[in-house]
Amino acid sequence: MEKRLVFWYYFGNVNPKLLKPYNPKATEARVYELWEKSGYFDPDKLPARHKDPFSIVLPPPNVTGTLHMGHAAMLAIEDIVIRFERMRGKRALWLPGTDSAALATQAKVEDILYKKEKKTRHDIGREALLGRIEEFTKESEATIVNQVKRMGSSLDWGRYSYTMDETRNRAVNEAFKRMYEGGLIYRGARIVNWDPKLQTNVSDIEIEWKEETAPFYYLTYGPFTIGTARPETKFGDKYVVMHPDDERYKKYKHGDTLEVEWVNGPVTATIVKDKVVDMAFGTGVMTITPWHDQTDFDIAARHNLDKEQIIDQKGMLMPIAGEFAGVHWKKARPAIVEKLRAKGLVEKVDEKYAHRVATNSRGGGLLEPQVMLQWFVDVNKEFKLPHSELDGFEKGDTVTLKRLMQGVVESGQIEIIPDRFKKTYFHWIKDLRDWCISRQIWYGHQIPVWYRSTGAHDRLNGTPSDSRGVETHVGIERPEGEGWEQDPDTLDTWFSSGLWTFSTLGWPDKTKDLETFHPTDVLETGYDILFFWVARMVLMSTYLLGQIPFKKVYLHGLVRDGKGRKMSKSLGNIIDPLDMIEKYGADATRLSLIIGTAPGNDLKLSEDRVRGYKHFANKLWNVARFVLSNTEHGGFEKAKFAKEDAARMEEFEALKKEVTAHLDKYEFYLAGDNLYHYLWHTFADKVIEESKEALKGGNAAQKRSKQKLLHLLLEDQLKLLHPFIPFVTEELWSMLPHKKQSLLMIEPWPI
RNA sequence: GGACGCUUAGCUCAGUUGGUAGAGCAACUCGUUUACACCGAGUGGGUCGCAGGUUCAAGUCCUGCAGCGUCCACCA
Repeated sequence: MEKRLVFWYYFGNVNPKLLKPYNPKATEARVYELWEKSGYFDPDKLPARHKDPFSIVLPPPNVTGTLHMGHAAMLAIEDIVIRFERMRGKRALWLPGTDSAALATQAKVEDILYKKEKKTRHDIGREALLGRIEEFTKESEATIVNQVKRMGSSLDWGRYSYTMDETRNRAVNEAFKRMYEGGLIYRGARIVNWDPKLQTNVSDIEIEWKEETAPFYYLTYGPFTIGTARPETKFGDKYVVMHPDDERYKKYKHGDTLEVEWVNGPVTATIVKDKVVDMAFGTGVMTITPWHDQTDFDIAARHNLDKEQIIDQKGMLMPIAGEFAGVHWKKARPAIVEKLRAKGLVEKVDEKYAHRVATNSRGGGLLEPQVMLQWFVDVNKEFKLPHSELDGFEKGDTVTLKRLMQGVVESGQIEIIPDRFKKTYFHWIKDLRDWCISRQIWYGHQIPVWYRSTGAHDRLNGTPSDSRGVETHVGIERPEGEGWEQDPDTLDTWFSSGLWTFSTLGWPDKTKDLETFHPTDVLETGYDILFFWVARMVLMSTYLLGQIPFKKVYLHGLVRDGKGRKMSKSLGNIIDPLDMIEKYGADATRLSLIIGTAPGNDLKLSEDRVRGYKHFANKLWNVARFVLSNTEHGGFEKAKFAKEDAARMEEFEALKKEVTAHLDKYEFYLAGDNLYHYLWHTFADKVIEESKEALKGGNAAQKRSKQKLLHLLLEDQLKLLHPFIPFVTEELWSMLPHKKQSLLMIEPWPI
């Protein structure tokens, strides 16, 4: 109480809020509302000085998710860029949205359905499930949107998009249609990564390989010994493959046949010579299972061999397995090995064979390769570029999607930060295979293709094995006439994500937004989705628009816990950004994710870090209290600087330049670090300390010089710090004795 | 098997074009005489992973090695 009175005595008319430590909780919501009401998040409502457009599209968080530290880092970085550019006089647009995350969302709703009602999606049907999902996403949407706001994100909510809304749906259908008509989307029976658990296939990059130790069996196959880790797939093996140059098997000629005794009796084996066989591995001989293995499938394709399905889509063995038919392969394996052993066909078993198995990284189980009729984007097919604003490509040039993806990064039209990821990007594209875009889940953009039977056509596991006898129509609307059925499959969620920079701006309509804000200036995202997303955006945009989707790609690292581990529920090491905001404020949370983090490097975050930056926000608060209490009566505006004060101004000019240069180069960590140290160790420790004597009285000219210095330095520091810590700076700005009523967020950048 | 990254104070990391080793947190000592104890002044603590090389000068550039991590790859 006594202390309070002393404060009052010394600080006269200074805002009473300043007399207590900075309180983020009492400030942030109010300030955010002020910003939203101002309308300045919308580039169309910015004052006239804001001319050149600048745009970032927010990587859409999962609509059913909650904010995690990865999001928080992304929001902090993007908001820094946007606020910086806005203050610099750009018409800055940061466009928000959420993603349906089709597979994850459907799995979540199915899980709830099963837990609550013991029902599966097949029990309630497609329509009902979609209804439930829509309900669920609607409920969740507000949560994630509010959490994004709490970080202080200056997003233009009036332009909010959802990947499954009407406009985006139209864009997806249009993109599919154009790519189909351009010959870049095709349907084909190919080997895909089937997830028996989720009953859908996933694309190659969604595979997560896991190390596993399993027995490896050496089996007698006629005169040969073959090795396998999967004896349950071997029933149909009737091709035995070896390298053409292998001396050991010189006497066997390509195409020779021989009778061998096999699991369920004798089979006729055919010799195949193929260079893909590694002579040094095992015995240099293998039998193949084209239906369930990519390598084997390729061999079979090269030599035009039969392919037979051994395992069905639920993981059960097919009739070809004889007595084992209808049994799950996992259960059947020991029995099959036992039978082989009884027949004397097991030569030896290596119990500790280390190999990798494919699992679905999207929460599924073991993947079983299957041959299925699916939709693909052809990345190697040559076509004539329909339009081009791309460096090094002219309209009408013969190109492939792959070459487009490579070209725009090679030419430097798209810059990747940090630079080293260029290599990763090129390396991935070099061996890129066609992108399988159809999924057998229900939630998502249903493929805009219609089929009608024109007579007999064979079916393969419930899906037509080829398009013979089937009439196909590509389009959004059901075509005229009887018997048309839409393809039940949906598109890979990354297909719609690939359109994100322009679907959010209204494409395929020729909107003003699209014209103004595309290509966007920078795409900021985690390096873990460079292939999933960044590369696909380049593919879509270059083909459909003839434009790059963004000029720069800034890749941030993954946020890990204090020990460098991935944050996960099971480890219980999650640091929740909302907890941090609650305890230390959004500004502190932002700084903790910026300072000391170079692009592309993982960040180890601990609560101590966040607490440290809360102290910084408070330091600024106290500095402002001192400056305001000593300058509140004005009268120093026209003062001449004393020599040492002029030197301080020069020193500060250098800082401004340095900070601006760092921001220009996307070195946020360095810009933030410079500002942090200047405020604390130069402004507070030196400038303020040195001013105390003069402020006490004595020489009036000296005093006014100090007052002017303190005033100017504080004001400009608030501006420079605003992109980093917008809440506390905006709050302090409102306490400055201004003539004009304006928000700090649109003050001109002081350089 | 290939590629990339990391290795600097107890912990987390900066160190931008090579020029006498830095910050935050933690620890310890002292300080509450009026911006701030969410503070100030100070102390301790590093042969910059290892071994070579280039240079007047290397944490920084080059070569090799090791450990850790990540990504990619059709070894049955």
